[in-house]
Amino acid sequence: MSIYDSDNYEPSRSVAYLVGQVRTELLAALDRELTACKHVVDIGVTAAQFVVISRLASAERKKSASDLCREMSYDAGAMTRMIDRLESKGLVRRARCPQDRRLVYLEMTEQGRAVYPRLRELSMSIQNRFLRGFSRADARQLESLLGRMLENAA
Amino acid sequence: MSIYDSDNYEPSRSVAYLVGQVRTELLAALDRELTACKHVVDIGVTAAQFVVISRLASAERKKSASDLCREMSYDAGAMTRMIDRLESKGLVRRARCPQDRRLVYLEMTEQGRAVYPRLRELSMSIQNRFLRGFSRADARQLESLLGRMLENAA
DNA sequence: ACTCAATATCTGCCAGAGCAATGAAAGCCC
DNA sequence: GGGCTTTCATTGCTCTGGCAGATATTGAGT
Repeated sequence: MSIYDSDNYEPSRSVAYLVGQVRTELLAALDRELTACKHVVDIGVTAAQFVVISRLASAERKKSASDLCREMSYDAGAMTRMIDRLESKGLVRRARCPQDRRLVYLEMTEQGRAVYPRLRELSMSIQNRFLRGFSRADARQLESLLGRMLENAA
Repeated sequence: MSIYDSDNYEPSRSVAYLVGQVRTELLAALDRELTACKHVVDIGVTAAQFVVISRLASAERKKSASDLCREMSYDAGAMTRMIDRLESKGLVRRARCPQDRRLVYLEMTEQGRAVYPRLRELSMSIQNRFLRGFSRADARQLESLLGRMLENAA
């Protein structure tokens, strides 16, 4: 049973379009907050950079660049340049693995660890704002539906 | 009542992260299909370009560049360059408005009109694939929840 | 007519992402 | 050890998107 058919399908009202819009608004809101927050503005972390940082911060073990790429299905080339930016901002360090010299382990710097909790709070409060009026059941339902879409992607 | 709080919030499992992933997978799937489709590959339309084209194709009246930007909350600078690419591919035409010479009306070319139905079918079938196993109620629920998030953004 | 504000487009700059090709390193098989 | 494949990271190319600044045009007020 298909959800959309040729007669009723309107691209600009589809789930895909909505997902894109929500993502854009979330990123924009996060970037606005990040530049507004005086304690962080001098570092200049962006929303995309926060995603990578949060992955590193909440990791149990050391992660290599390719680990991160796999987890996030993120392009390796994009990752290299992302790390360049994070490293130049002093938030992350590259550490070549001696056992396997192909690998680049990523470590958070002191500065990175110091700034992360604030970033986490910020992103949390933004999501709570976007979920205003949602019951917990609504939120879980949304997470579940999105999760099912992701499974269908693979 | 907040959905997330400091104790249970894990950025990489949040609604925002899921939305980002779903969007990425949808775009990747569409781009894969677009390059695979032999009838379209010589034109080389991308997913982002399709979004603009579909807006134009299903428009009732003439639309200017800024109309499109407002509808989609899309950056004006990005739009200029997007139109450059669409125009160079012969899918869209710029037509300066004589009454208000600031405006650039956008018109689809014959080629653009010819290729659009196929693009629409493609994007529809991809979404149906991502929504496999969804009841219509599920799909409407998802649209509704995403719509509520968008309202909270504004 | 003149000034001023608002609007639309365009341009330059930067961050971001995917893809393809390269090079370095490791693992494997003979 | 010598090939062969695989895995990683990097780089170049392109498309994408936000922001700020520049320019052109319009319209409103005086």
